[in-house]
Amino acid sequence: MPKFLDIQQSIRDAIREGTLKPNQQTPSENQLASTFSVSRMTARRALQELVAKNVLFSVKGRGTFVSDPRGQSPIFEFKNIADEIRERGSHYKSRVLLLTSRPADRETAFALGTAEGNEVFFSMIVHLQDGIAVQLEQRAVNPDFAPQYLAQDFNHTTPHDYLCGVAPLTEASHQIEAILPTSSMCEWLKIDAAQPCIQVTRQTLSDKSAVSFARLIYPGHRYRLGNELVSG
Amino acid sequence: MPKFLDIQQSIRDAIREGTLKPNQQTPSENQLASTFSVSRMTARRALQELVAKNVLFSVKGRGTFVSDPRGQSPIFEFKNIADEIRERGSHYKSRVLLLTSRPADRETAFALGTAEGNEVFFSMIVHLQDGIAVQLEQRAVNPDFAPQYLAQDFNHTTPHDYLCGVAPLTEASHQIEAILPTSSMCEWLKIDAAQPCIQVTRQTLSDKSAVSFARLIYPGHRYRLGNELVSG
DNA sequence: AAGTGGTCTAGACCACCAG
DNA sequence: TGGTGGTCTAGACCACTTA
Repeated sequence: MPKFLDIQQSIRDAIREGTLKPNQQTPSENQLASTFSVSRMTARRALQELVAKNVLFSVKGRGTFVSDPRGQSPIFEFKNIADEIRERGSHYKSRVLLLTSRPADRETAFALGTAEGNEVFFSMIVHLQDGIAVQLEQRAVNPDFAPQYLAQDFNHTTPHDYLCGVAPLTEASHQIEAILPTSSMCEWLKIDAAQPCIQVTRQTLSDKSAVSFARLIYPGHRYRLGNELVSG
Repeated sequence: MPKFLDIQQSIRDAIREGTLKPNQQTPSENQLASTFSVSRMTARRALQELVAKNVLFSVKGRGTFVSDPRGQSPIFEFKNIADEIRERGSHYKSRVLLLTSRPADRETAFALGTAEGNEVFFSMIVHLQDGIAVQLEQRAVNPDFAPQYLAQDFNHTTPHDYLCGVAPLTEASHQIEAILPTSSMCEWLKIDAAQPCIQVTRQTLSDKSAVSFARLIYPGHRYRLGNELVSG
């Protein structure tokens, strides 16, 4: 494992544990270089990537500091859908349509950083709000990070929750598109074929390693995504 | 000016001019290093930053290539769309369809915190990337915060930019839905009626006061949502 | 003056992929 | 086998800030 990831991890840990608080200065590049026994360029890279992700910010001549997390758009969820539905005062239920292991197709393999044809875990779950389907979740999971995935009871926990427990989520990338549902989707979501849907594709990473690849389908008129804040 | 910016600029120019086409390979790090008379590390940095911005992508052992720029709009970013398009090396243009004052309908009035029937400013603009419509922007503006709104030339600036100048953006809330375009939308965006679209509704606030209420319509294909991380 | 981040060099070794 | 990107080193000079 690259050295700059070690350094990043130690900084993330310090932030999580409160050793490094917002607006507090991080160790300087030279300090990190000597404590981790690496060159300054390597220590610098560790910091720079965190700056690029807005975890830290740096000021020339002063130092590098921890960003204030307020206003880091919690934009895209990361709460699990069950809690969201319950917070709105509705009744949550799920239906597990599929929970199995199968060979990765090309897209999945790419997203999970494995080879086409390798066995990966796969789940398909419909999430219901007051009995009405509001999300279809199709998810491929890297078995290396969650070997017990298939043994879970996803009527009592969500894949998202379970995965957060076994592999701390450090990063995610999303794609969003508008689609017309396939006939299977219509059946599972109980909608008609002319009803456009939002499809969110989410790749979650834990320290640069791909953990899971999810495709979330929301019937267009049944769900509204996100209320966010921006910092001034 | 730093050397790595020179190199980046030359690559962006090549993409804009078509010398470098999508999926085409860029010069290698060593080639750039020698043609620009810099070290490989510097050439590499120029490429790496463009990779981070998804302008390029690289494959180990093969090379670095130009990304396909189609619809890579980070929907929830607060940069203006013109800059985003230009950053991808594409040509930006806009068409102002409407710029007027009119009475607020009920939804607009509510979003702007005013009364139904009160005059508000309204603009409708199509944003084009390399001549292709990528966003239809319908926006209602609270005249109290931007009395000169109607006098702006939105071929040279964007409403978002102008409004940020007159009323600092402190907060925003979004809603996102999948819709089928109306016949007017089809005409303005030059798409067909079966092509689902993403509709983002954005309300922007400046110090608790509603400044503007925008409806952004993106033709369905594919939009990227920023790469976000969860501190942790 | 001492410390910081920003830029840059001229090497190096590795894993990967092509022909 | 030769080229590629990925990582890393041990230096260097600069502009900037703080004391």
